[in-house]
Amino acid sequence: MNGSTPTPARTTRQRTEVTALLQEVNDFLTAQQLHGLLRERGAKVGLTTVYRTLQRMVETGEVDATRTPDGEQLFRQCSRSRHHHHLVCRMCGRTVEIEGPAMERWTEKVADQHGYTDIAHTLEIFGTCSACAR
Amino acid sequence: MNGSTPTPARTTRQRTEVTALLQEVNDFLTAQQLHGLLRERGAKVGLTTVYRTLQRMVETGEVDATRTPDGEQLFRQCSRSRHHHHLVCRMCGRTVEIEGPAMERWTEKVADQHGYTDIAHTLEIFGTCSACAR
DNA sequence: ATGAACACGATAATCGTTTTCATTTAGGAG
DNA sequence: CTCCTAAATGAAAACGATTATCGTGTTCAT
Repeated sequence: MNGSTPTPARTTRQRTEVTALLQEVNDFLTAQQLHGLLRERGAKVGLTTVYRTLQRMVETGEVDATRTPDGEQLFRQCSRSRHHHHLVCRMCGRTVEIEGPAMERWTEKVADQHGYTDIAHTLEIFGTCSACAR
Repeated sequence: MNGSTPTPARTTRQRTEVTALLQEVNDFLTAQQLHGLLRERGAKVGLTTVYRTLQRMVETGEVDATRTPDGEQLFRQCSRSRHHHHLVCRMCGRTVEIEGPAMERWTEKVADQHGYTDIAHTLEIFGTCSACAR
């Protein structure tokens, strides 16, 4: 085609195992937790590769990343590819994907009013889910 | 008096210098940037003390802390004590405090609809301010 | 089947932040 | 004012998550 960055993306055993795990797990986990789960199930994948694979998947939009209040990165494979946010149970980690078109427009409007460009935002909602509240 | 935690809080030269700087600067800066500024103005304060002082001020609510998308901590002394959010320049840290009553209500409504209680949320908007966009 | 580009992974390096611990200091008691 | 002790300081070391290195192993188009 051309000289731009075509992003290869090869199918390797390790990547297959990481993506397989992500499809089963439905919570936000750290790279190290995911690595631990892979080892538990006998998958021989290096921690470095887990990080690199997640990094790549975040860039391609296949995986969402957030951070704990401590600054640790959390990864999760979300069902919708569109931009969205999360409602997370602080007890069990159960996650609901949410969208807020009006809120999105509001952030852009506010940023624009103050002369800021190249806008990005982070929004996470934490609560206690009904099951954990009982 | 008793054995509870009365929170001492002594007045030291170092703490005075840190709080003085925070009152002059009203951008979100990292602990290291603040430490650098202190040294520039000739204040002899150790980096450790800067971290510890900021930590304490965050706990007492005197200072607000956020994180850059990279996970670095940012500190700032905010003018309003009421709940608010920030529009932060990713280049220089210039900050605008913003409120979004409608957005607040929206997060509560969404959380309630999904049966989540005891709601809390984080929202930060990052952009490039007009000066840095130059 | 081949080989060049890509991927793997053990290890070392980064880098922001915290801990350690010996020394200094604030500030109340006498 | 002097003493005393808990609190504070800070240089250096430890930490912990993430990233870079680089020699080896794999993928896959030809």
